[in-house]
Amino acid sequence: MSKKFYITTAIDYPNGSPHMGHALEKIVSDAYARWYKFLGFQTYFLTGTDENGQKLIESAKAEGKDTQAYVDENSKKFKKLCLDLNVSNNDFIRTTEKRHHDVCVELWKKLENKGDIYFGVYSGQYCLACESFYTETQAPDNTCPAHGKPLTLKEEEGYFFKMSSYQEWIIDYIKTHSNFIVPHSSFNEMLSRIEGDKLRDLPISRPNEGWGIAVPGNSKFVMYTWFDALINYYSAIAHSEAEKFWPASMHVIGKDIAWFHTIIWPIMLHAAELPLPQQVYVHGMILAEDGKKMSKSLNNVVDPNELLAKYPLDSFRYYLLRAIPAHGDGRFSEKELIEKHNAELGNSYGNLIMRVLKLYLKDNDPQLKGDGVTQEVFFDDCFLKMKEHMEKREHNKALEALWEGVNGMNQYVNTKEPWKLKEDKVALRQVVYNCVFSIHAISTLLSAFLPETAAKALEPLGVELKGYEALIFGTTQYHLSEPSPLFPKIDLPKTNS
RNA sequence: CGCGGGAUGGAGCAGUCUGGUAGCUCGUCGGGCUCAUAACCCGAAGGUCAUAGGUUCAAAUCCUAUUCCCGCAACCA
Repeated sequence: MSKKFYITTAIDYPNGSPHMGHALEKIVSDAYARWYKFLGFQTYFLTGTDENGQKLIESAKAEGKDTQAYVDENSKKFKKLCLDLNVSNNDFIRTTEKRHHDVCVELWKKLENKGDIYFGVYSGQYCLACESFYTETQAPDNTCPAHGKPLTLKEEEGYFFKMSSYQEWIIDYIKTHSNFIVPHSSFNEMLSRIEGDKLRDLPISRPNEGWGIAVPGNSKFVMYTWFDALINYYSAIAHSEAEKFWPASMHVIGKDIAWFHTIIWPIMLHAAELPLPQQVYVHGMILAEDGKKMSKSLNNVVDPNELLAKYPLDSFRYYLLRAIPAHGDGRFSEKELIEKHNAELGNSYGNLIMRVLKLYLKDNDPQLKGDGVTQEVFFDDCFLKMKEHMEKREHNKALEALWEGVNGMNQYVNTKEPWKLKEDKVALRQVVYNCVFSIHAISTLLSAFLPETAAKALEPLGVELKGYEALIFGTTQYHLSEPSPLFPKIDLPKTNS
């Protein structure tokens, strides 16, 4: 029985079109899903949309649409993004599905029976204009931060989740599981936040406006969206073949929702006596080129769909995986994307394939055998390094390690000068076989990150994409054929900045 | 004193935990090669490691203070 790996992305709120953050999260998750599959794990990869929010009613209304129709339409955009990004998700959950509702109700009842959910009164400072509550930290001077109007005390009945009684437990859990929250900066942040403040019980119901998951036994209320949304990771696989994948190995999320995933969600699961996910990996934000957060008001938003229309998918994937720091924020630069495409993908990797194959095919039999050839290039160390980086969730460094291998091969070619070996077929085959093997190895190691490219790169070698263990020096035979450029040059746009 | 991150050659970053010749990519300059997508290889120039103190034989790295930038701040998804 092989080891299991269950990875999830956050589910997206379908009140608009996907943005760069969504694209990053899907691609990063996909790289890990494919990587663990590559390592021989049985993997399951889930993504989806979070569709029960009260705001969706308003958003739909604003566009004059029925809520369901509105949500259907937007959910499709996210599903399409997965396809466009060549993301290998096994499932796509929508929280309006029955399977999700059923499990949420089940879990609610369980917690209610245990006494972890109770009915009570919420009182707080309320802004009539925003129709929402504000905390002391949000509105220290008791005026609405959005409207500047004075807040009024309001009481509202509803259901509460007894988070407060689990504060000690969660602190202890985080402290004793140093890999639960990655990177370390997020670990520190969450720990200091939970240690610094008293945990309050969480209001987990909202008045029922005809949208959402009704509270069992009291249809005047629906579940608070966050409460139901988090459950998706479990509801998607519960009572199915895939249930064996629980608990999740890795939740991939953005900074802004780290609190929900590292504090609230573990407490919910613990209270419900379910095993906890092994890890929450918090990726950084994609900032605009000016280093500020992308926002409509600043007009610095970059649309992933536009980029996909302009650039090859794998160049886009490569850029996000390689140039956006895995453990911090990164700024998006179209110029840098083009540079990476040209320099690292085209010149270093793509050109390596061209120079080796074209040289050999000019005057030699396309059948390339490895018998009698001495191995001079090795990739075990590179593979090990990549593995270590991936375990630390530093995919950018894994790619860096792989590119050290690529650069090393270009050096190898320059040193061996195979173009001078036209007369000496034995010596030529010695060099070229090593080179072709390296292309085979590099492309194989690249397959989790750029699956399309890896497959295409192996075509002119006449071999199929397989796992690392299938790379055997010497006995693997190649049937070479004419290669075509994988990454044709992209011209930098004329300087307009 | 709410929390966290950042400030390193022209640009983008690594190195800071576990002090000990400051590294990578791009760009610039010089050289080599000619197999290749005018690609590849070698070399050079270029840095008071935000600022000011402190600890130490030795600080980008540890401690203290200061400045600037960014993100988060839970019932909002």
